[in-house]
Amino acid sequence: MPPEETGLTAPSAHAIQARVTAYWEAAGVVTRALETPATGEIFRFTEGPPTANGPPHLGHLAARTFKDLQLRYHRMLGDRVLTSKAGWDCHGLGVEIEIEKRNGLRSKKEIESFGVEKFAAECRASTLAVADVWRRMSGLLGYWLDYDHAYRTMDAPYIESVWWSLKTLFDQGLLEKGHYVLPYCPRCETPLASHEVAQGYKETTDPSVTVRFPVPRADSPARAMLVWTTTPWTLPANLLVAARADLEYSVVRTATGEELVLASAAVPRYFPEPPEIVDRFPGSRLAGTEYEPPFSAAGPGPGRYRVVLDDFVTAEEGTGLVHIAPSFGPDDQRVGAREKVGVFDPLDSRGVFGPAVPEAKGKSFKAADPLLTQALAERGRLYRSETLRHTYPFCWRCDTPLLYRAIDSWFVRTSRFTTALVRHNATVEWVPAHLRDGRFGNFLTEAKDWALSRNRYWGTPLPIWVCPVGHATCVGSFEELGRRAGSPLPTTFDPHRVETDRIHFPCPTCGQDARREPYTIDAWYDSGSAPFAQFHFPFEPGPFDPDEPLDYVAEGLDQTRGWFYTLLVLSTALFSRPAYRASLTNGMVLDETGRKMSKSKGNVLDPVQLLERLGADPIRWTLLSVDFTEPMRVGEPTIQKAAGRTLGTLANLVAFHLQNGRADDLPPALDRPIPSTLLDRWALARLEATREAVEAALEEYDPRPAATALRDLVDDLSTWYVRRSRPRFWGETTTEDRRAAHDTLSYALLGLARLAAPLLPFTSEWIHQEVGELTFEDASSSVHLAGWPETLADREPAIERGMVELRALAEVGRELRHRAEVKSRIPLEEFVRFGDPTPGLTALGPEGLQLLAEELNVRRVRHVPVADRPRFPDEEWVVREEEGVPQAALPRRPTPELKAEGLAREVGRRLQQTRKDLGLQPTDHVRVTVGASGDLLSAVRAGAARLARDLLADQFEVVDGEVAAGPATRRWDLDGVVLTASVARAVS
RNA sequence: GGGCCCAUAGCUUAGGUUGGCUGGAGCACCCGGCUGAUAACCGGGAGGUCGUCGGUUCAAAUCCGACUGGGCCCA
Repeated sequence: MPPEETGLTAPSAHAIQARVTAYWEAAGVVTRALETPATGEIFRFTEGPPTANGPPHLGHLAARTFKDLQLRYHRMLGDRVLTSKAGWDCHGLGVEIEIEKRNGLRSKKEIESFGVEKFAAECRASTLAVADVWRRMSGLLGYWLDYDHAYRTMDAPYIESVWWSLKTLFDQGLLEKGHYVLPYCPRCETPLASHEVAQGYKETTDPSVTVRFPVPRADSPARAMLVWTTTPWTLPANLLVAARADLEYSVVRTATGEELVLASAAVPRYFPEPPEIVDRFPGSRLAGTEYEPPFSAAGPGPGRYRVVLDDFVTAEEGTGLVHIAPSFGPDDQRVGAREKVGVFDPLDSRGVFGPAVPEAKGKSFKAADPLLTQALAERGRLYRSETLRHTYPFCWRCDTPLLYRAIDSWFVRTSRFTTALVRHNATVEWVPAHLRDGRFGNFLTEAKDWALSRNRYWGTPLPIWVCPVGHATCVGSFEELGRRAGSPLPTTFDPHRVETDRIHFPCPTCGQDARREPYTIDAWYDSGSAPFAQFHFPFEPGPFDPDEPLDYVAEGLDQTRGWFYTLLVLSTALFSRPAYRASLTNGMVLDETGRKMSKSKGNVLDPVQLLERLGADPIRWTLLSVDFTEPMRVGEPTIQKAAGRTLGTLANLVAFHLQNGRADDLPPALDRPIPSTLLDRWALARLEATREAVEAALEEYDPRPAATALRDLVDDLSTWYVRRSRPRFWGETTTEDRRAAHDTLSYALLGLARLAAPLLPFTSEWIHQEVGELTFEDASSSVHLAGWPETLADREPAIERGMVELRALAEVGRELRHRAEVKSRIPLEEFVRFGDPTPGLTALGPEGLQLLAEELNVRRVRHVPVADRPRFPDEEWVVREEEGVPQAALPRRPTPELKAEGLAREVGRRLQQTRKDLGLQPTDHVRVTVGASGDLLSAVRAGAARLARDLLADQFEVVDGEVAAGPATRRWDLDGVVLTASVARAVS
């Protein structure tokens, strides 16, 4: 029979997972577990919808492990989890870009000629293509959600809820149109929100040019101003130069006699040799100075091409004279609007120069940089041209450099309720705690208005219709839209752009024809709506409660600016409450050397493959064993190391127990045993202590202490309980004691399985089924339906503390044996401890000392006064002293009787090995003949009765000399003495 | 340039809130035991200026400050 079937060897995590998964699938365990009970406390949860167009990466396993363990814990508590629905984030640029690539589309014009309807249809189809991979990954991980009823942000009811929320904001005046400078992706031809920009900063090299702005007026203090910029492409749109009133400026005369003005603080950067300074004056004197613009594209206009004053100017970079192009920067826009100089934007929607700038016509903005710089040089305007390495924002979806430009857009006026955001955030229990007032809190206090509209196709359409006069009407439901349009919408209405764009209606204010604003909205708004929109709130009854935040959310650190943020903004604006009570955030997952995983480095670990190869529990355990709040280094070796120890020991512990239990045909103890021995009381107390620790940790949403507590229990059971109970398991004590040990261990393992169920769903199920002698058949017998134990046993604080002391003392004893060079199988007379028994040892009583004696293989443990030290001379005793004070002592040599006993035991071990080598079962009886001489012979004779019993020998013969050589005869050399034996199976 | 976080043995980490007993543990390493948990189990050993410098204190891994290195975020 293969070892695995006998239960002799512990199965691998992989094998456990296969067996458990087959059971769960066949018995329908997942379905049963996901049924929401009718009563019980409510645990509010929402799955953060992953973008349904990208495959999962390792970081997703981390967040899912932390989400799953809370869900499992609360299900075991009997709570009503609202809700376990999975969800998919279906809209947005990511999907659109994928479809553009697939069809070779390069611009919005090409999308329109391709057909918006067809384009949207492809987007819709593609979103769910990767959903299968996600489902598969979650199945392998054991992340239990209801995937059959997943919410999708592209479904009509979901969109209707989003519309409802937008109208709610609109009615409060929190959704408004504005013309502002926004980060803009010229490839996607749409503005982006600040949290999207935040994802795409990259190091890059840009030009850094300093340009002469000639001053023609003779009475001015200089002939030319030096102006610095890293965006030469904005120079054709220059309308003003800004200086700072209280900054000192210098006029410098160069070797060629040229007179240049720049901030005094900038002079050393431009002139390494101190130049001739013609004049110094405050910036205020420059106000109104007229100059010749670098290009003539913008043409004349009121108030243009003069110096204005503003406080945003500094001299830390550049020249202290800042070029202002009101279309291309937030400060530029503000200054331009204040000075009423109008705007000039020579770029089309793709960021390409039009005919107004002949030098760069037909070139995209970045490509125009060298051309424009060249043109300036040819006209003698270029003073200096360098390059600069700095961070610059790129489109997080398509990697195109962004530009800041003034554009019409709809905004959520987040800045109007910053105080409420901060107040609500203050109530959140963040893990790790510092995020609350640190990174996330800081971000909130600076919250900017949320640029919501996107000039795109595949997204929730902005439900705002505007008439020629400019009256805006926000529509909050399909019913309202049908009513305004004069006929109800069809039941098959698809609110996406093509159908919605066709609908127009008379403006409720002036009666003129109102058309929809041609925008979609930021997909982050969709996902932030998940708590209510997944239930089609407020159109259908459902479990969503506007007054109640989610109890728990968990995602990666990157989501602080993403989902965690939009959830909070929407819950605050719509429901005037926080979005969640507790939020757990995990750090990035790095490879084993600490590098980011990226395709270009080839160090990406595919989560599905990893799960298939190693099994989920080792990966889960690894994620729970490292500090998940910081960047985590995870590689295959890390997982095997982190998991191998605890999970391996646990599996072996179970295998050991099963083997013993089956050999003696003992049933598991399902009810709490009443312990009669110290060791059993201790084991049960440790079990209860672990239960308390795991529960406390999970209640605080910090799973680390839970993992630590479980690891310690496994360790205690393996290295102390089982180790010290071995003779009991071999039936060397009484039948009752054998039974008590079995009961205690089975009960402890079953308890452990339940405590570990939220963290290690597969291993715990395997233990529960195997140790509980269940059959991997019945759904209701799953550990995940077993309920969380309220109490498992009694705590025994005195015994728990005392045992720690006892084990420390055992270490001292082993060290002494080591020093005395007496093998632990040879019994010694006594272990002497100096001083009075400590309270801890006293609490353990004589049973404790007996345990210690057995562990050290000594006849007795004795306490003696410290003053008796002289009675233990170093020639006969090994003594441990600390700072001259004796602690403990052990005889250097065994007595002859004890030595004989040790020899007999040594013989016993050889014979046991022989039994095993012969393939005998532990229950098979044998006939034995042993040959020995001298001390060994007398030792074997003296121990014959015991040897015969241990070996199940019906016949045990001892001969002087050697047993005749034969096929069943074995021969050993024990420190120079020959031992021979023949062992044969007894014919019963 | 600003903010938040991290730094304990080669690796993964406990402890840090509440300063105080020799800073625990696992992996790997060396030595050994066991050989009916055996591709397992157990013991012993070596390995730490607790990132650096300074401060507070009778006493600092722990509290404070600066610096160095790393991560994330913002500008």
